[in-house]
Amino acid sequence: MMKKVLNNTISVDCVIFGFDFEKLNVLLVDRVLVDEKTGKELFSDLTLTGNHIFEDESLEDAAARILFDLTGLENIYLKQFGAFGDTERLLKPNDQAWLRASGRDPHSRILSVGYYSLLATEKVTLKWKGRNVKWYPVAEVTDLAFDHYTILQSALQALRRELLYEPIGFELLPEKFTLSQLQKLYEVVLGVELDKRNFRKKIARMKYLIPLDEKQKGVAHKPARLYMFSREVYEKTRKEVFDFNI
Amino acid sequence: MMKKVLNNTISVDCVIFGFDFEKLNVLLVDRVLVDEKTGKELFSDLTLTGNHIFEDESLEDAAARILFDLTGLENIYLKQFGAFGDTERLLKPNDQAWLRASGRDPHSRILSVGYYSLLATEKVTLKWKGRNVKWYPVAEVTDLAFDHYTILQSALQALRRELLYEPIGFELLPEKFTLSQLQKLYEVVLGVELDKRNFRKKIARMKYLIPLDEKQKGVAHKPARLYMFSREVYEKTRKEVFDFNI
DNA sequence: GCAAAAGTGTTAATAGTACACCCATGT
DNA sequence: ACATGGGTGTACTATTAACACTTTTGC
Repeated sequence: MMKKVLNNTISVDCVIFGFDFEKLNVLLVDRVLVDEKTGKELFSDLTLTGNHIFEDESLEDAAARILFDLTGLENIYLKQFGAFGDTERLLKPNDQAWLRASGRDPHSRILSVGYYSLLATEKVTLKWKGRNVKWYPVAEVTDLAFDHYTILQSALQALRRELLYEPIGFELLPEKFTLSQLQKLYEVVLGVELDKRNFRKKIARMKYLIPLDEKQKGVAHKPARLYMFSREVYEKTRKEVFDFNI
Repeated sequence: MMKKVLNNTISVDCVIFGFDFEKLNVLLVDRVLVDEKTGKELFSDLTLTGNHIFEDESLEDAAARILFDLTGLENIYLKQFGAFGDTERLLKPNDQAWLRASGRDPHSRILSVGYYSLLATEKVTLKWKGRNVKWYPVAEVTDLAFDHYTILQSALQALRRELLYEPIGFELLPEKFTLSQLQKLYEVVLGVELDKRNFRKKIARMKYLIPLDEKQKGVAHKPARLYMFSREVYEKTRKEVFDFNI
């Protein structure tokens, strides 16, 4: 087997979104820099999950690898949403100290390609590899290392837009879900309130949202019917041309 | 003044779209490789316009620079639409020969960030710099050097989507334009036919499309009224939340 | 006067919006 | 029995889709 060589100017950052039926979360890594000599903690902050690419690896493969390393999941929805290469993106003092401490040239220019991925938080059990990785509510994230806050906002914007026009919400839900869960997802991600009856009227038009003969269990209220999304039906019934807004 | 240093692993490719009231065009460069010794032409093909970035230059600045070098135009609409880093993107025989002939390592990995830009072809006078740059109808482009055909298709897809949901069509037209020109633009880029009356009814709802007291001149038919797009009115009147399609 | 594109209105079907009450379950 | 979220219908308005003829100009 050939030795894997990391490309040192190209990296991939993954914005891993998770939905827990209440809010949108993002997987972040707690980065702690400890002084070599004194053993004291110099700072601690949060970063997106990312890594340099291997020389023989495509960008998408790198993103899938990062995702797999953190979650153990494969075949997860992944979407490239931008490339980030500002000249000052690694120049904040903490980041410079971090690069130096990990033996990298703090003046090197690194371009990062952003991918976001979507999954139901319940799919993931977090207990990984010394690296302290946790879900954080997107709404509560205020700043991140490097330019990762910018990247996160850019991912959010791309996700919102995608959600408005493509059937990707299901990627954030388990296979079987209730209409209220789906509605909540739209409300949380888009930041709007939707009318229950109008939402369901809209759903009723979509042949690819299939009602199952199955109900929620163990809830302290009338159990909701479960639905699933059929990509096959969707592909077959999607209209060829769309309306446009000038 | 500091000497400019090119980054040799990151490049920017510009997909420069132009509209001539009839079809969508793209600026391409005729690449000719001549045998050093014999002076014979080894091959000739087409590439997108692109270049490596300077070390002290942002991606967007690099794209704007490429655009300026080719067209002499500034403040042109520019949109990043993707990063292209497949491991085999430079491995076609012509491309390998080209890299070797221009003294570059044919095995090096280069990541290219794609930007597309929009302008009315009439804005540009082409007569440039030894490099043979010309407009080609997008519909007639069948293949390009490197992975540029893939990049072009990806740009087209991004443009179509943007055109469906944002008011960017005006970037492809002169400041003053007729409704038929605008309609043709939508038809050509989206590949659809639109009904004239319904199109105009829709236009009438958009306050930011401003009818001028001015008409076309020198046309052999009833001259059309000219319109312009007001970004200020658009920004003020755009609705906060949108409808969504699941 | 003729060719060429501009400009204009009605009807029917579909989709969007606003809004309030009863139902099934667990505790 | 009560708290909790599930589930349903109607009236009004706005938007879409289909469709054909007259007007103004240059030649």
